[in-house]
Amino acid sequence: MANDTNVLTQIQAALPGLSKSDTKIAHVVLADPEAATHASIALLAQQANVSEPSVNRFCKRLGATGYPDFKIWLARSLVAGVRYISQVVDPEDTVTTYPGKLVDNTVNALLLAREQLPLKTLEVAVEHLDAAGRIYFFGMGTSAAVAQDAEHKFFRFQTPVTTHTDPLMLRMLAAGGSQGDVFVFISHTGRTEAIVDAAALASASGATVISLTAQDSPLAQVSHCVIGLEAPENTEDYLPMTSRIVHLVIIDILVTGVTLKRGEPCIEHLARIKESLLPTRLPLNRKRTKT
Amino acid sequence: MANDTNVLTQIQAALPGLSKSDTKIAHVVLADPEAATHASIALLAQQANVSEPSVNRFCKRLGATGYPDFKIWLARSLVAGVRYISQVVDPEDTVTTYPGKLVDNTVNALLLAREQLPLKTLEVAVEHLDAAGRIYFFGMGTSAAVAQDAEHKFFRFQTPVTTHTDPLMLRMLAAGGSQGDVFVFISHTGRTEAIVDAAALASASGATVISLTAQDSPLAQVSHCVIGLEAPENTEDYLPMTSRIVHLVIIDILVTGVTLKRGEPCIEHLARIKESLLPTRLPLNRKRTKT
DNA sequence: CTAAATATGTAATAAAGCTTCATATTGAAC
DNA sequence: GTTCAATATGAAGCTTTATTACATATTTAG
Repeated sequence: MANDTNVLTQIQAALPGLSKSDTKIAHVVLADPEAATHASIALLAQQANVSEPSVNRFCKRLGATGYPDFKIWLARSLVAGVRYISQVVDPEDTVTTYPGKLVDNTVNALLLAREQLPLKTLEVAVEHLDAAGRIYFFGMGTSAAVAQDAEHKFFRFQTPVTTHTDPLMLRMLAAGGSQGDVFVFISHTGRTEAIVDAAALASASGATVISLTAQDSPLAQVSHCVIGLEAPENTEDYLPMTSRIVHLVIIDILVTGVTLKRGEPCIEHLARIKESLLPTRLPLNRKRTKT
Repeated sequence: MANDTNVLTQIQAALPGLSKSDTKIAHVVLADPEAATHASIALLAQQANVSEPSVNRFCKRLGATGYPDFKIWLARSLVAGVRYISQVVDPEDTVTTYPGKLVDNTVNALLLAREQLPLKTLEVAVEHLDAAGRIYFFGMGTSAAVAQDAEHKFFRFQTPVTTHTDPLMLRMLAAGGSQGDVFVFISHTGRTEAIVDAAALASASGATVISLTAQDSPLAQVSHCVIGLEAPENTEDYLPMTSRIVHLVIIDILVTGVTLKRGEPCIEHLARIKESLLPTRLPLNRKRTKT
């Protein structure tokens, strides 16, 4: 079976074009995938009111070599209790249910992102960042925190780096960009006007423009290097976004990429920085005296 | 089989006390768990140079009902190619390997956190935050970005909320705290002196102190409500931390908790806020004219 | 309405996994 | 060291499970 796609998603996608028996089987599996992984072919056939060979054929049609193989793939779609299909938090949820759902959704977003990591683009971005004389991060709203995190990480390299959220500051800096400057714009939608305007300005100024945003968005169109991920949109208004988590991991990837590129000296430098923080720390479990 | 623990971890933990045959089987499974999920009991027995019943007994000893059941549990430990065991990025890694590793590690951290979510504590924290007259978030270094994210999310409620990183500001605000104030301290280690001092001050002032930090850390000891998660430490200096991601998801949980608690009017309020952002957005795929 | 194609079920076959029992190995007491 | 008990391992037969081959039913196109 193709190992790049999730079985549950695959079944759901195939559902419309399925035959009568296959539809019945699909429904039983989707209704309780967990149970299906433990059922024998006979039991599943019975639950779906079809014959055993029908179940077998169903599995093969999905790309598995047979029923046991299908069960293995199915099991892999159920991560330690995590449903691979996005779960919506609703008003009926209690403290025992919604925290798990939120974690699940985040994990799902990451797994989805993992499958479509634009490695080539990441490599190019790392090259630009490594060669940069100066790095600017921009993000507004939720992405402001991501930009701040990025600054905090890149600050550890010797390259000057700053973060901004003020649109005017942003325009001025972008307009004054020059070769060797790298502007990184972070925007989930890629449609925040101030960000898109600034990116266009920066691009025109001769600087390199990297963006973490939605593929084919207006921001993507004015960027030299687009790290575009199709994060599942959260339709519910009151559901926090998972995309910023994905963006943060992308930042991790970029930081790691630059670190690996620079090699040993860079790692030593990072170790020194880490050491510099030690005096700000209390020993573990020390009882405090002063208040 | 106990569904709360990962099979690979479980095998690794049991390894020392295993018999000769069981050790051989364990090694074969750990060497390539992926392959093991597809192997028949006969093949696995052959690869480990043991008999088939030995494999069967091995599975049962681990809590499975038999070999097929074991394979299912094993498959669930391998999330869409993600190894459930933390992977260290090393200098030999290339762009084709390290991004996946970083995502995997993040996913693993989240799955680990999911298993040990302190639901009761989260519920209490949500109650405090819901009832708060004023909310303060504090975080330094990497946690500053988490605090900022938290502010951005909680800002959407009607409760006044601020974030600070300045230690002096922090002390002053903490000392001046009063009943109804909720201070949320975010610190991976729980040993940043400035944060611990401030938390102690805030606690003494009559305010409620919630902390997102390591269990049993100095910070935890001076907090009323400790959301403590044992995030796997990243030993490598140049590896970005996964704990901040877990903290962000905890923030999501708290935000969602408060939202659910407040019910319909709150959701309406959030929808209004979301609407207010629309004019800042460009339509999708619009070609830009001005630069 | 008929014929080909497709889908489904029945029954036989093959494969995989499990149990029982015999043998070997280990460990503790003497 | 030797003996005995406890535990571990393997061989063979047995049971369960899955697959294949074939027959029957259903659909679809002409």
